[in-house]
Amino acid sequence: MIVSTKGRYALRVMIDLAQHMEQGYIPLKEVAGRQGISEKYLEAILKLLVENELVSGVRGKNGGYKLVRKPSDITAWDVISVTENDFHAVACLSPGAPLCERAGSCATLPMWKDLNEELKTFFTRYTIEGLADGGSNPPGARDKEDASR
Amino acid sequence: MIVSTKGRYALRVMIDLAQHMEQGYIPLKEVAGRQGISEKYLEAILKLLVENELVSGVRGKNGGYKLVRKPSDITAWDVISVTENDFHAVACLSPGAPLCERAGSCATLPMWKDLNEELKTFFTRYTIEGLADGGSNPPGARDKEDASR
DNA sequence: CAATTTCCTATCTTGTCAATAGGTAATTTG
DNA sequence: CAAATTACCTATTGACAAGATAGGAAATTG
Repeated sequence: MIVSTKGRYALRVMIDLAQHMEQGYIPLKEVAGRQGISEKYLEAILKLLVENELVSGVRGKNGGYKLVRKPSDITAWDVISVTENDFHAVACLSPGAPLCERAGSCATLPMWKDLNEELKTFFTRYTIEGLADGGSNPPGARDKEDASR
Repeated sequence: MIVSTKGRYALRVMIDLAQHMEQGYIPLKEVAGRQGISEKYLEAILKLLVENELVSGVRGKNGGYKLVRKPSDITAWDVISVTENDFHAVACLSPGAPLCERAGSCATLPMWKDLNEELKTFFTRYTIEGLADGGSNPPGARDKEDASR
């Protein structure tokens, strides 16, 4: 599997929060109920999102979670890159990479670098807003509200 | 990691075999030596490639492995899709998928389907021949031998 | 104070990756 | 035929992450 359940859930949570923004802080319980996700597992995911400042949480009555930025300012890449553990094409391209001595003559390295780029641009094309609208905001990105006519 | 060591090694082996085609059957030992890969581990990978009819192997003296098709007829996708265990965007899109009842209203499903397609076309753009030439055969595909000036 | 709700730490199971080990079967060569 | 070569086959190990689950501590509200 390329994108794990964790990443998938995280995206769904972000979309859910976007779709209920007007309600202020939304308790985890609600989101978990709507999305049919284990509350305890969601906790761990929300923790990640909080640490990475995608959502903020407040405790106590009337507490819950809320998006920090506007849904149109959050891309799928923002979410995926935070929740997926090591989302790079190959080990050689990981942050703390041990620096492969074959790199100079590696026939496949350019391809992997390319893949890395392609994945990033792919997910950057999708915003939480676009996803929340049930619509696809990808390539076309047309059929916005009043797209003239 | 998106593509595991197994898939990376498999690609390098295919490229190595392509670069030494004229020598007929090439023993695993040679490839492992050149590529600096554990012989025993390579065995397991070659087994996969043989089972999926990308290479053929014969035993005994002068035996070894050989590509079944021409390097220009083998894409990186052929190799990756055989060696990577579950190379699909998300679990819902796996072959034996348990059929998600949320599929109808899933806000992210179209994106995942898109990703699946994009990955397939990405890797299909690269052939073993192109990779073996040290060259990038991807998008541009220019700077071939006599690209005229 | 009591209820709510996020935060924190720990545990468990399952599966895959990456690698290693030892032996069996086929083929060629002396 | 015997011996060397080389692919095939089965099993095991250690490390690690995913996917959960559990119990309690800390903050906030009424």
